Amino acid sequence: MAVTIKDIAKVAGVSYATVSRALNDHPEINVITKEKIKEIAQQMGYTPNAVARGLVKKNTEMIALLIPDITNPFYPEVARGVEDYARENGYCVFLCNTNWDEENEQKYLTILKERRVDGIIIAPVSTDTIDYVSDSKLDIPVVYIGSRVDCNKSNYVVIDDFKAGYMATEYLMKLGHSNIAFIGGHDKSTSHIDRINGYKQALKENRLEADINSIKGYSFKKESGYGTFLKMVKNRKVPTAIVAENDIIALGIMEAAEKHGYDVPKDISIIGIDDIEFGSLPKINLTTVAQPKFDIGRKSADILLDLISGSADSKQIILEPFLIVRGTCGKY
Amino acid sequence: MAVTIKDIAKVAGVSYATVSRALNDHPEINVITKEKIKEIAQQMGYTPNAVARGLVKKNTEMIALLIPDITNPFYPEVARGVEDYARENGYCVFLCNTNWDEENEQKYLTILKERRVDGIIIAPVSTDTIDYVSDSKLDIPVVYIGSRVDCNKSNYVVIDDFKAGYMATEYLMKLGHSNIAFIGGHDKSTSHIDRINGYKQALKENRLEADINSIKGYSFKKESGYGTFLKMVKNRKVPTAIVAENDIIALGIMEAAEKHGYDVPKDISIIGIDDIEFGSLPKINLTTVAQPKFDIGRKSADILLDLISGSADSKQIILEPFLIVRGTCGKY
DNA sequence: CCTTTTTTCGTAAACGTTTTAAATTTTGAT
DNA sequence: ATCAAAATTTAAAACGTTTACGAAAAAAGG
Repeated sequence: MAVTIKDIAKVAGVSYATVSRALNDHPEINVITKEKIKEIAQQMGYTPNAVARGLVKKNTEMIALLIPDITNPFYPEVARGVEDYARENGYCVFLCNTNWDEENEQKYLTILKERRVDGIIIAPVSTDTIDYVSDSKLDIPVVYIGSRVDCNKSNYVVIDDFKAGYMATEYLMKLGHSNIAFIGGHDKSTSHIDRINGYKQALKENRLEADINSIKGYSFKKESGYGTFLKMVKNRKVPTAIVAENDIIALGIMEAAEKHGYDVPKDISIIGIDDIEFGSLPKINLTTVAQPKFDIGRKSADILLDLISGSADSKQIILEPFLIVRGTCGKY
Repeated sequence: MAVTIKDIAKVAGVSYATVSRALNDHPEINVITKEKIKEIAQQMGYTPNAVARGLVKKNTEMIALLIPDITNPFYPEVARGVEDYARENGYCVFLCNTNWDEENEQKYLTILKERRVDGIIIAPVSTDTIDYVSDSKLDIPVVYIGSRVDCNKSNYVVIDDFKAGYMATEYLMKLGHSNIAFIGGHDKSTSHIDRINGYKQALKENRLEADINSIKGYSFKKESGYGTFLKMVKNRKVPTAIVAENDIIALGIMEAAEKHGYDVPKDISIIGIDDIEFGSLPKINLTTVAQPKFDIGRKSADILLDLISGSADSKQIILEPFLIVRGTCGKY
C-alpha cells in the first residue's frame, strides 16, 4: 500500500518521468513544478524504493564487511571505521562473520553476489578464497584488510607488519634484552610471516639469535600464549623478553608467567602487537605496537568506494604501526 | 553482462516462467526438465538477482541492527547472536551505529525504510525514536533490545534488570555489607531505573538505606565511575561496597579506588552488571551479574523473523541474569 | 476411443523505478 | 507574427524476476 511515483504522478497530473526527475533534482526540470511535486510527495508520505532503483541503476549502494568474528576485539573498531565512511557516502554495510571458516567465507561471497552488493571488504582467513576472488568468478570490487594479497591487481590496506615486529624487538633490545623470544599464532597469513621477519631482522642487526615459538593451527585465544609459555618453563628456556604476535597472545603469556611466579616486567618483559582496547586498562597496562584499526576500516572503505565509482585503479595502502609504551616491559 | 533467466530460457528452449520454477524447485514442474534447466544454469554461471526478486516478492530478506556503537564491548556478542540466527535463515544484516545520537537514529530509520529492510532490531538511545516507531510512520517490524518499551504491542528482549540490581545487592549483603552504594549512568533508560529499583528493594527488605550516585548525562566511559568515586572520597562518604550499573562503570570505580589506596576487595567490594569480556581477565576478575548477550541477539532475531513471517504477534522476552562470582567482592 | 482429471508449460502482467528518444511548450529574436 | 532554438514534458522501454491464468499435453477412467 506504500505510495509510489505513479500515485504522485496521478495527483500532480504529470508523467512518472517528471516525478522521478523532480525528486532527484534532475536539471532538466522546471523549478516550479519541481517544488510542487516535492510538496505533494511530502504530503503523501512518499518513501522512495531503493530496491526498484537498484534494479534499474544496477547498483545497490550496499557493501559488505566480511570478517572472522566481530567478537574478536580487533574488529569492532575496524567495523566502525568502515561503517562511518560508508554511511557518510550513502552506503549501508552488511556485517558478515565467517567464524574463521573458509567454507563460510565462500558461501557468504556467493550470497553477497546474489544480493548484488557493490563491493566487499574482506579480512581473509583462507588463501583459497583469495584465489576464488582473484579468479574473478566473483565480479565485485574487493579490498582486503589485515593481510597483504599480492596477486595481480589486488587492493589491500594493512599495517607494515614487518616494521611492527621490528619495532617491538628493537624496543626490547634498547631496554637491554638480548634473549628475546617470539610467540606467534597463525602460520599462513602474511601478517604472521612479516612480523616474524621483522623480529628476525632486528635481532640479526644486533647479532642476536632468534627463538620462534609458533602455535600450531590458528587461534586467537589467550590459551595459545598461555600454553606456549608453559612449554618454555617446562623446557627451562624462559627468555628475558617476549614479543607476542598479538595482544591476545600477549595476555595469555602474561597470565601464564604470573601464575608461575614470574613478575612482569621485573622478571620478564612482554610486548604485544595490535593495541586492543583492554590492553589499556591500568591493571593490564600492556606495552604494544599499535595498529590504527579505525583508520584501516575507514581507509579500506574509502578505497572500495573509489573502486566502485571507477575513479581509481588498484591500490595498496600500508599504514604505519606505532609503539605504545606502557608497563609490561622493563630494563634488563 | 551477467547471465539472466532470459538467457537460460533461450538456451533451454523454454519460457522464463519455466526456468524460474525450475530454479526455485517449484512443485509445478517436470523433474527431468528441472534437472536439465538447472544443469544449463550451472554451466552458464547463472547467479540469481536478489534485487529483482526482492522487487516482485516485496521482501528483501535483509534486517538491520541499530545500535549505539559496536565499539562498546557489550554489543559485539549481541551482534554475533543476531547475525548467526539471521544467516541461518537466509537473511543478511546491516550494521548501523548511531553513535548515541538520536538524530542519527532517526536518520538511519528512514534510510532503512527506503531500502525496504524486512525488520529492525534496535537498542534505542532515545525515547523519541521509540515514539517515532510506535507512531508507525515507519511500517516495519521492530524488536527492541536492552530496554523495555512498554507502549502498545511492542516487542523486546531484555534481561530482568530489576532482578539484576537486586541480585547484585543481595550478594553484597550476604557477604555482610550494610553500607552499599549504587553508581549508575544513564538517567532515562528503563534498564537504569529497574536496576536501581532492584537495588533499593533488596536494601529495603533488610531495612538498609540506599545511596544512589547517578552520573549526569549519559556515558559509557570508565571516567563516569572514576569521577563519581572521587566525589565519594572527597565527601568522606565511601561505602564498604558498591554496585555499579554496568561493568564499565565498575572498572572506573576500581581504578579510582585503587589509585586512592583502597584495596579491592579488602577495603571495598565492587560488583558490576553485564559481564563484558574483559571483566574475566584474571587481572581484573570482576564479580558481576551477567547478561546473556549472545542469546539476547539471537532471540531478538528469532522474534523479528517470526514477526516478519507473520507467524507471531508481539512478544516480550525477559531473560534471566546470573551471578558470576570472581574476585572483587569480599566479606565484611 | 472419448471424456475427465491431472501435470506441465507458456503468455503476459506486475513489482517501482530510471532513462532514452521523441514530442510539446516556451523563449527570444527578428 | 514567425521561426529557430532552448527548455520542459511525455511515452515507452528497460532492469530481472515471480506469478496468476489459461492452454496444451499427458495420464487416468470408463
